[in-house]
Amino acid sequence: MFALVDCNNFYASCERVFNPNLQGKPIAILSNNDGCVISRSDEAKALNLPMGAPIFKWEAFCKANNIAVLSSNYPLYGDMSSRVMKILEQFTPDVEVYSIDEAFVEFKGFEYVDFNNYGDQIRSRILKWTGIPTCVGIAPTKALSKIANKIARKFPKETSGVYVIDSEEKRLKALNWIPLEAVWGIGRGLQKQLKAKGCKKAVDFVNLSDDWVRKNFGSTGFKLKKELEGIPQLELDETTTKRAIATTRSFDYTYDDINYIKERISTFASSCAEKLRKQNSSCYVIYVTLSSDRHKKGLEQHRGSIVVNLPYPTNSSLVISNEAVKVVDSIFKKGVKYKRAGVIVSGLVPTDNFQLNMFEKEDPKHQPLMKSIDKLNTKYGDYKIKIASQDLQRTWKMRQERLSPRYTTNIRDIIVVK
DNA sequence: TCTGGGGTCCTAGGACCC
DNA sequence: TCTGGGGTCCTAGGACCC
Repeated sequence: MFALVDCNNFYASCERVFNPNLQGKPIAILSNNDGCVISRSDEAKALNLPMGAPIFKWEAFCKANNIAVLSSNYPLYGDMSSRVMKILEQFTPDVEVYSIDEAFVEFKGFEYVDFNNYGDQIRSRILKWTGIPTCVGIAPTKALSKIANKIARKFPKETSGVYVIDSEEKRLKALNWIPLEAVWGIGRGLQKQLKAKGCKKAVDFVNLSDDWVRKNFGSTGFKLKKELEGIPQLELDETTTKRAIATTRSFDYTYDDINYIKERISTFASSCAEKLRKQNSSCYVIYVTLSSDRHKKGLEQHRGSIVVNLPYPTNSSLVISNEAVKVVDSIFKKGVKYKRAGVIVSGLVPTDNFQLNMFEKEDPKHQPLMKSIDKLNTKYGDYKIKIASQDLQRTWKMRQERLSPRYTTNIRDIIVVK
């Protein structure tokens, strides 16, 4: 059996743990740059504050309804997340961290366990030790455990936050209940085609013929169908090293100055390099993107990107930054006002075990240099050491006007108990 | 003025091999 | 009239997820 353990309104719940004034109150958490709403408490949902609402359009609404609006505090959420995951590992060794607020777990050799009871224990331990409320869905496949979780979330009174699909009857009941668009793996594209075929609920999708599904939705759609039939197709994936790493940002304003763009690309590239070093990977491929403001209809729109293939894998900030900045000239269009830029690295290989190139290799001084930079930045914080193509004056201009303290990761922000 | 960011997997088609 | 057949690997882009 698989379980999907999902934290309820995770970001909003994290804020509540350390600020009891927020209990029972509507809360909205904003995206980077205080852009749009990305997490809401149940109370805020009840007020119909939509997901993704740009806050500048909803400011008055929030004020009128007394909604607490906060900047996102990723150091806090990341730390709370790892606490939750560690607790899960006490219940089974097989844990797949699927996102910051949810995990799949597999129960191998748990034939004699009462899953309802076990789910209860998981929920109450996480709640007691971290203060984060969760829901648990348990079923024979990952896709079904997702649905079981949705049922637990939707019917808190009847389920007490735990729902187990352990019979054919319950499976069919669940498939008859869940609307197509709420099924994991059915997005806008598939939904449109399925609606055209007259499907409304998950059960209608499962009743289509195998051949049709495979032909039209490929192997992914076919696997999903089998999963919903109760035949497992997806394994637990416990790998934690990423296959791609990205740093992309919207700017505070639009910019048509190429030097400004180059500075940003250099900074994003070093950020990617740092993330690479953290997971002990190097990359073969760098992808650089620029785009204008898609919300400004009157202005000239441009989205451009370039892929850089490297002769040898690296995680040196110097190499990645240089290569990324070099291609900005060929993407950049004069006169376009740019609003977003990004660097994505892929083709990742383990740093201590990669194929050497016969003719080219990295400057051997880079590795020890990077190690020193990382050490200094960890010790003194705030990116004290940068590379010269970055703006040395600039700290980090991301707008975070309503940030809560980093209660669990910064000693200065620790809560004082009287 | 202000509209997020970071991932995974699959597939078609091109380039190449014998 | 008729112009082989069978493969592998890579990549961009799409669809999906949170």
